[in-house]
Amino acid sequence: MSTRKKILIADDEPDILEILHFNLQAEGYEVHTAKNGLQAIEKAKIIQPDLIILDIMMPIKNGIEVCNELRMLPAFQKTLIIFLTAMSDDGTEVKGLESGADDFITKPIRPKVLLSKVNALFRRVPKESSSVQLGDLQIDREKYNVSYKNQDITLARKEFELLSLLASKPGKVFLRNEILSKIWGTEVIVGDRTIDVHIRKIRQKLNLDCITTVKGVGYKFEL
Amino acid sequence: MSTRKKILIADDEPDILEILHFNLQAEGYEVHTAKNGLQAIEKAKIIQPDLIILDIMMPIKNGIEVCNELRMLPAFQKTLIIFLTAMSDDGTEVKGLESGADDFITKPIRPKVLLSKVNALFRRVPKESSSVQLGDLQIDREKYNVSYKNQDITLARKEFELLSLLASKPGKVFLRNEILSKIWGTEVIVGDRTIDVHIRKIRQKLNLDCITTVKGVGYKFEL
DNA sequence: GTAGAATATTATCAAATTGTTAACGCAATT
DNA sequence: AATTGCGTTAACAATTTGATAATATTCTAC
Repeated sequence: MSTRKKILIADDEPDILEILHFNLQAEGYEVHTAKNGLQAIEKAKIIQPDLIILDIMMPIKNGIEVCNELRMLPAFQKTLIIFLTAMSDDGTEVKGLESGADDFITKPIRPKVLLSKVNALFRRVPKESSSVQLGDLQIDREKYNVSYKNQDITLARKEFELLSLLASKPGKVFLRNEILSKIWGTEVIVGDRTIDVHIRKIRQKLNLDCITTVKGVGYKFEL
Repeated sequence: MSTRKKILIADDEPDILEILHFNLQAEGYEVHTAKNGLQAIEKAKIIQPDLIILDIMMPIKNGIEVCNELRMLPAFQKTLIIFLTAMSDDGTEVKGLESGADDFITKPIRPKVLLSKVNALFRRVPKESSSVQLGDLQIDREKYNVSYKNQDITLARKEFELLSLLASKPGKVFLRNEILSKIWGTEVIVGDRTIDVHIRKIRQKLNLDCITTVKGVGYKFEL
């Protein structure tokens, strides 16, 4: 349901890059890397990571510069930033935190500590408004509503859940069994026709050809 | 506009307590202290601080125990917690972060670093303003009153809390469970009808169509 | 092209959910 | 002691929903 968190690591030492990459990836994050400050900024703009880990001492642009520059942009106002540094010098650390960093890790890096800090940071961040935009169709799980071309459409609960499920992976075919277990659970037993009826109601209300039947298999959401 | 943030510091060393107290107070925070784990828990319940700074090594109850115990309570789910420790031992640090701490500071404490971290943490937390303007409707959490088109409306406490909760995230659907745990707490058990009745009273008093029922899910505030 | 299977459609009904009103206990206030 | 207001619940009404049966239609394999 929730896309993986994206992390961008910027450090000029390949070893560190690799270690962090490995550990964070193993933890389930989508990891990207950059080997200097400039590249970090460029990649950040493309990837739009949830967290950026910046080495302070880097060629071309140092971590603090990168941080300051990114914080200027509205898109990075809320992005989490962690600094890495070899120095255990007060001044640098303070400067880093004041430039809008969320945490600070001193080298040598202990992977477990890093992971814990990363996890702790994400725990704090209010989770994204699970809203999905698909063309003119918008599905907002939090607000529990669906709108097409900014026109609200009222769906009953099961209808909403079903559409929400199908739309969570556009193009993917959901088997009838899959749908049953995800929406009705494994305990409840309902007939196959029930799904059809709900599908029909959704199609009717949306008045939009976006749910395709895959005969003998299931349904998928498209366009 | 914004009440001062409350910080509770727990440490058994009076010197540290004093230094932190002085520094944080100078920074504009309302500081409280406790000299052991048990006292920390008691004071925390009364004061409801925004941030708790816990020494790990404390008599009676250590910092991690305190943290775990507080995190059990719904009121402290979101409270920020920072650990202090003399050890630079990986294991402890990880255990601390995993028990739900938000940061970690190793002794000897460098006041500037501490202040920066504290400020950084608060910067992350979405500040809830005490007064909300929504169209012609105004909700003032501090004064505990609601007005529509500058006309005061008298709501009973539960009614106010309920409206205030719903209005805190306009559009978001609050599940009945969510409402129960946030307004009545997890201990108290009240029937489902109770929510309805309060909703009705609010609707009646506001005489404004702003609370939408999402059947089978909950309620949401809109417009 | 046709039989058989799978899905679509429609109407119906029971169950689940919420709305409404009145009444009760309790605490604070007069 | 009497009054008032609040929070809760009970009881019942009103509404919505979800499941099914029955029937029609479409698709697929042969």
